[in-house]
Amino acid sequence: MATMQRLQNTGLELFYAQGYYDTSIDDILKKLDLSKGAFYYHFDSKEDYFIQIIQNLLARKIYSTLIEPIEGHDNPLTLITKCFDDAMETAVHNEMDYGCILSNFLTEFNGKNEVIMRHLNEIVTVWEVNLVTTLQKGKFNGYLDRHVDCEAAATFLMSSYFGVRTLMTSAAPSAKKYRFMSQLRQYFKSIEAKSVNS
Amino acid sequence: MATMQRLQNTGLELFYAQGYYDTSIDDILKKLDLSKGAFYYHFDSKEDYFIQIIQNLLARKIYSTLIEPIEGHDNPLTLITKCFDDAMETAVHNEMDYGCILSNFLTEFNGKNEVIMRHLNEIVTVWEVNLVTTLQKGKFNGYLDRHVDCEAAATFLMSSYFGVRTLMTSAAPSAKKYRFMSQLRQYFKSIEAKSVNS
DNA sequence: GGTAAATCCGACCATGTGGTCTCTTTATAG
DNA sequence: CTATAAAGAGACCACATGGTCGGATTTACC
Repeated sequence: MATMQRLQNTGLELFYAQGYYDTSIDDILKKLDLSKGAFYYHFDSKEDYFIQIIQNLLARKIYSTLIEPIEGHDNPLTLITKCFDDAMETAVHNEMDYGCILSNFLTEFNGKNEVIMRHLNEIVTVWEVNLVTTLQKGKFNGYLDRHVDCEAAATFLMSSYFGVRTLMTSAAPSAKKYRFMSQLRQYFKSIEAKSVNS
Repeated sequence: MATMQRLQNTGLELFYAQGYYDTSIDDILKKLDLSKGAFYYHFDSKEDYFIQIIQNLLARKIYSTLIEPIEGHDNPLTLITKCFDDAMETAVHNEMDYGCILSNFLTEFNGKNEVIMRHLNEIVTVWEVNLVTTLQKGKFNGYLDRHVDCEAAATFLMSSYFGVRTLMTSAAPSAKKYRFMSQLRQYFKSIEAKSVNS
């Protein structure tokens, strides 16, 4: 694999596990057995490096795990349930889970680096727009109750997912997942379309 | 005010705003016009310093904003609604809001400092226990539906609160708050006791 | 007033950081 | 084979960090 790819992959891995500010370039280079020269040949600075990682790896990762799985014409509530379940199941089985990578970076850079924050917020916006659209389509197709505020539901869903991934890192991730999913279903039941054949 | 108190207060302030690892002791000392000698007279190390801040300030802060307000014999759903609303309203009006302080520190120290994580998780547990107890009491008093899983509801509530506070830091905190609260009420409506006088 | 303890000062140290620069190696093309 | 550019090595720099230490200053108490 090309050096540049290896640098980005290892960078994302370490930044996720240890945080951006607590991971030195030397850490990454040591792990890959590379030198400063190799790094600064491919990237202008640590910040430039991270921004490329965001665009090349993080954005795709979020897309493939949280956005693409909820696309389709089926019941959005079913799709979202399965999507969250899968994402959390992956986390449960990952002994090196440090929470939602996007949420973690949002927390770390908030108020510290506006440039990076803009790139991260862009990903958040894409997710939000897709969620809202999917929910609206679901409403149009008769899966959701007519009175549902789709923007509000999207915010609620994103919030709860970010939060539960943080909570899961503390203790008993499997139990946390189970409890979360049960209440997510409860919430979904309250916004789904009321049965017409009464 | 005593030097030790000033150090702790300013420390919490800066650690919250900039993060623990990105705030140097010199930053804090400069702001207070103190010297290294003063600092290391009162504290053994940066870590010891932070642990004392957790126990003396952070724990009380969480207690007074998230735990104490939901104590009482009224409808717990009403109390929690008001508690979250108040906490988020404070955040909205604070131009220097960086999300839920507890959630932020959990994210920052996860996988990096086990000692500090234990102290933080202790606070999380206290919050959780109080929430569960309050919900169970509410169920006993006929405010919640008999079938509600109180542990699950508590996890769901903590998750969503952590998450929305993270989301609020990105953009449009007021709108996020409004949307979140509307769906929280929706969720609460689905777990409240069904009307008896049918 | 004197003494001792509490409090604080600030120079200093070892270490680690992001980043630069010169030089060497390796591939590519004619 | 050779000229040329891409790719990488690693010594080096300026600076920041957590922490130490001997000394100065203030406070409390007899």
